[in-house]
Amino acid sequence: MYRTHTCGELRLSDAGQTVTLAGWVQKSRRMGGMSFVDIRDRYGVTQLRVDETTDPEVSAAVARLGREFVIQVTGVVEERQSKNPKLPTGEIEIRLTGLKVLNASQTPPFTIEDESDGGEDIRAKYRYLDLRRGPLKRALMLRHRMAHEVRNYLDGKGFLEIETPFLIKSTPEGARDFVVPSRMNPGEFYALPQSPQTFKQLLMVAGYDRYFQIVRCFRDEDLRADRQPEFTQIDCEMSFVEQEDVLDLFEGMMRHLFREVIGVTIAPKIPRMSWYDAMDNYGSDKPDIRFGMKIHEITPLVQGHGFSVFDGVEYVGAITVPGAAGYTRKQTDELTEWVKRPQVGAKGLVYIKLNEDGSVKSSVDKFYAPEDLQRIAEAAGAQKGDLVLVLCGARRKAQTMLGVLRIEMGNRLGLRNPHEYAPLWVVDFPLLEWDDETQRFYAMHHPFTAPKPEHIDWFYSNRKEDLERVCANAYDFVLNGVELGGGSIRIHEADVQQRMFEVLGISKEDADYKFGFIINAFKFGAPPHGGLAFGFDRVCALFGGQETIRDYIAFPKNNMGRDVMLDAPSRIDDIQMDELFLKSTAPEK
RNA sequence: GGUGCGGUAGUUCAGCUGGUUAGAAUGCCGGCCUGUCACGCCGGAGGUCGCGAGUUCGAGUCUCGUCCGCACCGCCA
Repeated sequence: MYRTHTCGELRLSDAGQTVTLAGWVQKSRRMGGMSFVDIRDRYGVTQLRVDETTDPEVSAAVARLGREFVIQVTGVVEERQSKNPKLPTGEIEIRLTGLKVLNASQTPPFTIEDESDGGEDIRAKYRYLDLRRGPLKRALMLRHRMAHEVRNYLDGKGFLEIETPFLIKSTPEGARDFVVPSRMNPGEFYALPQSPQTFKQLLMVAGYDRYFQIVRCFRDEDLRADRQPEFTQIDCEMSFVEQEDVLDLFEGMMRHLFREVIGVTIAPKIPRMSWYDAMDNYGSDKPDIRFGMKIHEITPLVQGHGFSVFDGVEYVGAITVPGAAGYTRKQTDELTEWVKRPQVGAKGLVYIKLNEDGSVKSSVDKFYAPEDLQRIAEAAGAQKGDLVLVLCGARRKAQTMLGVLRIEMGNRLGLRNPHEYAPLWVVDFPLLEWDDETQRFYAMHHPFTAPKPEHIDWFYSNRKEDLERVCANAYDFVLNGVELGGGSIRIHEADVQQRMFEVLGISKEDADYKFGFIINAFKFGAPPHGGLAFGFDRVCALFGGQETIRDYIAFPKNNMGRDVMLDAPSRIDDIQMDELFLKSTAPEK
């Protein structure tokens, strides 16, 4: 037996016991004839003590230990003379009587501590060492807890966890597919799933009316702090449900997760907001509703005063920054530069200051009388002491820019407390999105999303304006300005699905080639169904108070989609190439 | 595809308008230290300044290219 206890469990009540522990050397401290060693495993840290005068051999062995040596120690649990309140085991120490080195270790390239001295690069290369650190350990433990509670909750609601294949068919609508060559079918390729979307719908056709899966998904797109090429979804689908049924059930799941995983109680009813309201009031389809500062349209108030920038534009909108009327010229100039950055893309910024003394000062005083400015500012919800920021442009574009500015001002004013949780359902998405460049409609969610029944006539119309106003029973779960999940009621009738492909400009032949299996399935008694999927990594990160998902994935990829520990992707040898009937095109490395 | 920031000791960083021997902290090695837990004290070793060109009497520093990392835009049905 390697150990009688872990390094995190011994307490004062265990004093007097002889125990054996195994773990890694965190650190050793020599005080003349007496030495201390901290031994660590995933459960915690325990202090070991040895005295040269009473145990000279063990003391000599301790002196030869280096950081991260794997050791097995035996000794007696004793109360410490000077306790360490920072450690759960801080009231005791082990007086060593025996020590065995199970394995030596090189000095690690960075310190294995909560506040490591290592940069991201070196820690990624030695990920197995980074994973020994507390923050990563806690992140993975939170992830485990989350997965466990997801299963608990959904199992309790009668859901079945069913696995779906990873080697599937490429259907390049939307994200780029990762592709896998087939040796036995020369020249042909599998694709890795972007999500199990079609499979879960087929499971509904098969009658498994409550399905879920915590499943890996793959998208060959550029990465971000919150985007990995392989990521995990909580993927769910239900039959014989309407939108409300789905929202209720998964609102319950999120409430359960909040309570069980991080002990947070969220509002008894998660608010709903239509996509149109989200765009008009927050300039985003994933609004952060922890703070106000809503967008107000002021187009009619500002036009017709000879200010050509506003007169020649579709939309003028404003947000009110509370208590910021005292901003200096330097500060407003800086904000103007900020919105002109390519990431925001505004041409300029107009401001109105409602000073405490009742006076009004703006960057467009030339064109507007003080009463006009007063009226405009009030329409934007401003009071004395507030600063009104105005942007203009095409309607949605200007709203989006105001939305970005709103988030920035929220950050600057400290209104985005990471320990406050404001969940939200965004509902009533448009079904379709027109793309000017390719002159065709794209599915805003995906091509299996059903149009709202009351909009079905528009859906069958051939007029662009009609199709643009078709709404879907689609919904996103948004938390603190982050999209954590989304889903929809699906199409379950073959002819509606055919019509969808037609609207999307996918020919009947193409649709049959790519999606024939699901169109066929719908001919054999497909029940009404719908579902949703949550970004599991993002849920974990947000619950852990982080913006980057990387720490919540044991072995993540870097910015370029590389695993720097494995150095993957890599070339394969010629034999493998030949078997796959591929020619090497990669440059020599 | 694009923008920004970064790359100097094992590690994290400093290094001014170009200037003679490139520093600090930490880690590492040696010594001292019997209640430390960010231990302390003394000493020591440790550098292809990412790589390649260029400008210059002289480049860690300036210019161009390139590679790598991070963040963001595009992209992510």
